[in-house]
Amino acid sequence: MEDHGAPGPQPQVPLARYLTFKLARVHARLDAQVSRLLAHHANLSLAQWRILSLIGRNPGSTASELTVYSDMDKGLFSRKLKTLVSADLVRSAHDRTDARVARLHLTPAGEEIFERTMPHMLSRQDVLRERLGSERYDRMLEDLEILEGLAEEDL
Amino acid sequence: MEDHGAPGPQPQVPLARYLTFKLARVHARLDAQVSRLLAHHANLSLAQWRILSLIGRNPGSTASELTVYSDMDKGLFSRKLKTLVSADLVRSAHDRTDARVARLHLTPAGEEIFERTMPHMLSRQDVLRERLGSERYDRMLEDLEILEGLAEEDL
DNA sequence: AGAAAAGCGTTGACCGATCAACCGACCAGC
DNA sequence: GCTGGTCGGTTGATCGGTCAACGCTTTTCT
Repeated sequence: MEDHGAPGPQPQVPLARYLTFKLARVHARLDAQVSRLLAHHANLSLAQWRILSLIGRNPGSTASELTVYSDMDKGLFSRKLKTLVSADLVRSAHDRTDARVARLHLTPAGEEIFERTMPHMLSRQDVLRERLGSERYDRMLEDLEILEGLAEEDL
Repeated sequence: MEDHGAPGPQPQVPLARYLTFKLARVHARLDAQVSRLLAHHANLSLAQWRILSLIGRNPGSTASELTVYSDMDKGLFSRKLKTLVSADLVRSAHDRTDARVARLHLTPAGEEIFERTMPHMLSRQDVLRERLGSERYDRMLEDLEILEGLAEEDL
């Protein structure tokens, strides 16, 4: 399967030995996987689902609270939120004491999707943890934590 | 700094405990880091640099060989390649025995940038490996390998 | 009170990435 | 030789993600 007679490129250090390359690749694969999952169980993109679940878990929060907490760009949040509101999954109500902020809640339809999809999403995490092994899983979280710190620097 | 009196959201399981979430976040940070690095030492995006370096390491290859090897989308490759050609960093020459394929080489200007940026890019990898610890680094590559396999499945 | 600064959310612009459609060129079968 | 299928590469459409600019509101400071 890997053996095509052609004189394909075989550089010194395979790309897959570079952590950043591998990480990007795995990220893309995991992203595709969860997108498939969501497309199967609901008609939501991952970004939409993340917002939906954030609101479901933290009803009454404001957009900026959720963007900070979830590390999502506020522009992206705003656009995706709009699609959820117009799909009648989320209700956005003006705060009565601060006209700038909007308090977010799920509609019944939003609740329904939230309740229905959440188990699958959590289950996926559980399966990944189980198949990877909880030691590896936790260790990897630590490693990623360190790596995140290193990523902040300028090298 | 974290203590704003507001009733901020604090769900049961912090998002950062989810491997996929953390992975996506770290990926984004690393991506920003390398983009900064490239912007500083050359005027290239990461996608452009990856193509440049692929050609530099494998002169005379075809686009499809490099896309397969590097797991890059051929559409993206085609577009980015075009920018490199028009910036006169890459030369694309028709193969004499197959009119479909183009053989890719760096121009002198491309070589110059390749030689100048490559050390910084490799050095970054080395620094990451060193700061993370080579055991962690290698272990993480293994973990990512496993995770990549799991990502192929439908859960 | 009035001006300045900061906060919230929307919008526009842009890049990266993926998927599908397509076109021209090659190749295999009849 | 013709036809159908495959391959290489380009292009369009769409989505995710980032950054900057803006408009409006609130807060802070004098």
